[in-house]
Amino acid sequence: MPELPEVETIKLGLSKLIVGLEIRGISSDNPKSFQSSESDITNFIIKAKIIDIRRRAKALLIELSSKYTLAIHLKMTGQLVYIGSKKRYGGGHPSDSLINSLPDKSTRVTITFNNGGKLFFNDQRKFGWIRLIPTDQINYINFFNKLGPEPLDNTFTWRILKDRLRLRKNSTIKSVLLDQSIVAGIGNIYADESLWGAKIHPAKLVKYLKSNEYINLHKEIIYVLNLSIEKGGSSDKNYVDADGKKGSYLTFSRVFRREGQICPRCDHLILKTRVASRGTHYCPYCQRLPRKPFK
DNA sequence: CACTTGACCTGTCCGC
DNA sequence: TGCGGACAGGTCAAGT
Repeated sequence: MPELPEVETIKLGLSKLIVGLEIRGISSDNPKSFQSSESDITNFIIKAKIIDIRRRAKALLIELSSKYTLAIHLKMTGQLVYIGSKKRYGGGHPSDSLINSLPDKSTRVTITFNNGGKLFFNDQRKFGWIRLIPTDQINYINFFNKLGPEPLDNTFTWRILKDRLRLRKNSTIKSVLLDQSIVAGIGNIYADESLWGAKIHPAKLVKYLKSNEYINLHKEIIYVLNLSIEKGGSSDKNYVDADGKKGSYLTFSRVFRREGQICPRCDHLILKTRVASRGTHYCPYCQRLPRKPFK
């Protein structure tokens, strides 16, 4: 679900809303969403202040003054929505209905703050999780210890992208872009979008990529991720930001969810197929395979 | 070891 | 309307 731009958007929103607040309580109705011992909650969560909000790959990190961090992964349908103590009224805001209806049956975890505000972790499919981790150990635990580089770091060059991708040179470029240990943060939407931008067929094997294709793909990944952050991310169905608002990137997408529509570059029809067991959108004319697929 | 597929869940949409 | 199946933005374990 939420990919890098969506988690980054939530990070930016929550930074303005909850940094500096003190946690008063945390509750969960589903152990897979969040589970912790009473003593850990008492010692490291209650009365801890939020001192920073960060992002690593598609995970959000809420750093506490207790030297612990709440690490959150939204997976496919997770939402993190903050609601202040003052009720909205008057209507007209696109997210009013959501905000006034929380908590609802998808609410898995609720965190309450000293100002009366609440942070709701909603997750229809229950794939997401919140874990309490000592801040200095985050990089050593499962999930975080395998992640590849952040594509929006200024140290992320096209040569690094090439070296990372070539660790899986017999795989299709799309499946490798989705592999979080190769490059962190890219998911199904931005894989399709950046491959279209770089004119690379999603099923092309990494070993057939040319240098200029790495250069173009590198440029497109950064362009697409930044554009989406600017648009507040992509809202297909579930995603909303920390204020409960949807993102608008999908109104700008070139291929994602645009099967049957005209390619904005060449006037051919966009197709949808399966690559790496994922729905995959591309233009068959300007994203061609280097040779006929055999078998 | 490299790579692919199923499982984890709930909800929605589409064809019959 | 109802029912079955496919599908949905992610990741991991287990399979080939």
